[in-house]
Amino acid sequence: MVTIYDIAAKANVSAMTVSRVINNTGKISEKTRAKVKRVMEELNYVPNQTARSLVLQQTKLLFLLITDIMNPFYTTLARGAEDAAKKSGYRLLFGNSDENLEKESDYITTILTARVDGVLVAPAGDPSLPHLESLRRHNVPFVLLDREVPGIACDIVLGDSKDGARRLVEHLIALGHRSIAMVNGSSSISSARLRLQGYQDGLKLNDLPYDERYVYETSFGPLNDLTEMEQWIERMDPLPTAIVAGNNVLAIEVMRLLRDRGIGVPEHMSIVCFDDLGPYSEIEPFLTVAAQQAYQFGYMGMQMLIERIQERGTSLPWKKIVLPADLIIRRSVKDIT
Amino acid sequence: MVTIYDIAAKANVSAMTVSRVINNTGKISEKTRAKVKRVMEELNYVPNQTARSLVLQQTKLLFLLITDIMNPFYTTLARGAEDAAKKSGYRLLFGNSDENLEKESDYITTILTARVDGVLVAPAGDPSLPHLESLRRHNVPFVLLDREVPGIACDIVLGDSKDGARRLVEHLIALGHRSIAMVNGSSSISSARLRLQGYQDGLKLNDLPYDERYVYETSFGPLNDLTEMEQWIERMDPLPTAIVAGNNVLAIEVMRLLRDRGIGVPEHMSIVCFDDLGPYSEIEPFLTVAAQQAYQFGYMGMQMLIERIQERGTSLPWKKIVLPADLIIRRSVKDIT
DNA sequence: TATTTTAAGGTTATCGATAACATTAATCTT
DNA sequence: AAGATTAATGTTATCGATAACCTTAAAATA
Repeated sequence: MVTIYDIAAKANVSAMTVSRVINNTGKISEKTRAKVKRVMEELNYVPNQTARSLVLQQTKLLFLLITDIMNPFYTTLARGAEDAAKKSGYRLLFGNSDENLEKESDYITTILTARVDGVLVAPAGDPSLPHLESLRRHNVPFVLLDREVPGIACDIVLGDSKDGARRLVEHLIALGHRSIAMVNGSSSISSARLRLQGYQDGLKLNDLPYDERYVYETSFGPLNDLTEMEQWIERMDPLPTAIVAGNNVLAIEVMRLLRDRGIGVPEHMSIVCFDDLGPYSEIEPFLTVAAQQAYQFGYMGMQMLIERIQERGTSLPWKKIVLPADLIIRRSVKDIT
Repeated sequence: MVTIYDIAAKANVSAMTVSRVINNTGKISEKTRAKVKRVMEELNYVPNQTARSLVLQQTKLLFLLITDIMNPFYTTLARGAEDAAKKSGYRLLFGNSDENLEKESDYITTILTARVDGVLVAPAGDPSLPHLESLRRHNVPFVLLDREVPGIACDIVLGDSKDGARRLVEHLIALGHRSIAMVNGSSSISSARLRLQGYQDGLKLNDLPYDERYVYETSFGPLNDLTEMEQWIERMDPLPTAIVAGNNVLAIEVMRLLRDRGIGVPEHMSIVCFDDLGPYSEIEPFLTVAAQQAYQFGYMGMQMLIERIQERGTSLPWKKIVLPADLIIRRSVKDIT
């Protein structure tokens, strides 16, 4: 590998002069600048970021930890984060925890050893607290995405989960539904709790009873075992006329399960959910959803993170951004008024 | 930040002893080992990968450069790559070129300065050649994914594009279609060229004429201007009864365009394409596709890359893996026999 | 007992870049 | 013209970890 010293030797200057040319610092005569640049081109010199990071004590690397790389909500979010990072000259590392605390823990280790300058985290849930405390202890700035974690104060970008869920429920009610069930992510995740509350609020505001047998709690993430969900569906007697899914992945899984058992959507069962499906929703505009502004989650979160990094030392108050969800009505709900 | 020296001082040993404890090398008495470990825990020590990389001349970082992070083909591929990387103790950086040579070039710079140990690249196309030459010149091992680039010899994982396209066409023909058009990615991309050939082969094998007015070439990537595609559709007179799309993104865009103009799919136009749609194909099993083994692309590519890195110096012959595509028949094609 | 061997640890140099300080020679000031 | 300033460049120390070599005391061997 060509180093700054190789350049220096060939150009008959000191390494420091080469460094100055590279970084455009100090005073360098036009002649030497040109000479050094020529030699750099000749030898195909590329600076060693590793060495730089060591002395500068910053890597210009940021990290985005998401919980499901197959979920269009997160890939769209990643796009936003990437764009914002690039704009400020940072590079971005991605990690994918699969809603799994152990994988998340591995990534936290990676983050700490790689000495990234900051992290954007969609935490797996409340038990992520020690991971965040670890980041805090090691002075790594971070911004939370989509989920709050009780016990830690920090910058955060949230969706208005309660309101979104309530609107989904009221949409169903407006179309005549009176028996509405819910599949949700783990109650150790703040957004799942709020979506449940929104669901309950929606029922209460319309004088409908809340029956916990009509609520099933599982994981937001890729599900490997659907037998429990199947049993839940069997247990509901009578079947509801509609189901609210806590996110897009759950909606897809429930729908598949229902169809496998001959229960058509939307003919025999209506389904709505949180989060849109990215480009797929264009090919068959099917699911009625409370779409979150995924790109904005990433973009604004990244902006907050970078601001936090740059204002290091000064103590800005923690910021909290709450983005509303848009109700997009398509055809997964049957009008039974 | 706590360093190895802080640990050494507090434990009354030398830095080297601490290093030995961390890496389990050399001979250390149980007593000192325990003492050092205790101090490391007390001070929350985390090794500095930056310093390590500098002296070891390796970062244990790999890079995956894809061309469209919103495309389920690539996110699935990324999952495979991630799993394989993790298995061998490597961390993975992602980049997203958006089928854009300039963005690709930026990522190549990032890759070189970050001194990653190896790269998995889905190149933007034939003009990516200088980028690959740059990697080669700097001795960065790489494996190509999905697309060949004339002029460079290297390890590569490909799909059987020609065969897949031919089978899509013959499927259409079997269902009575005689007038079949094609939207394709740029002819500067090897897989686009092969898909076009497969399309032509399919026609020829069935004694159907090839008419280049029925072929439209654009980009595989996110399209921002659809007017040209619109004009192409208008120009075709009479309209074909079916369209083969070079990939899933194109299929979605064409379908939207057709539907906007009142041409229903599959009632008035049949559509098939390369690459499946990930989870979405489960919610509305609609598009008939030649599904590529996306996960395997990533997994096997990563394995090849890691092998290449580990056998550095020895000169293994270049390997080429060709994965077949699976024809998945759904309901986007109308039977008109 | 004298000599090797080994276990357990320490010292020093190094990776590639940059910050801080030092050195020249030329230019400016009064 | 003598000292002060400045432009242009060089020297040395440093970031945190590890490789390669060195030291010492105890254990093993002849």
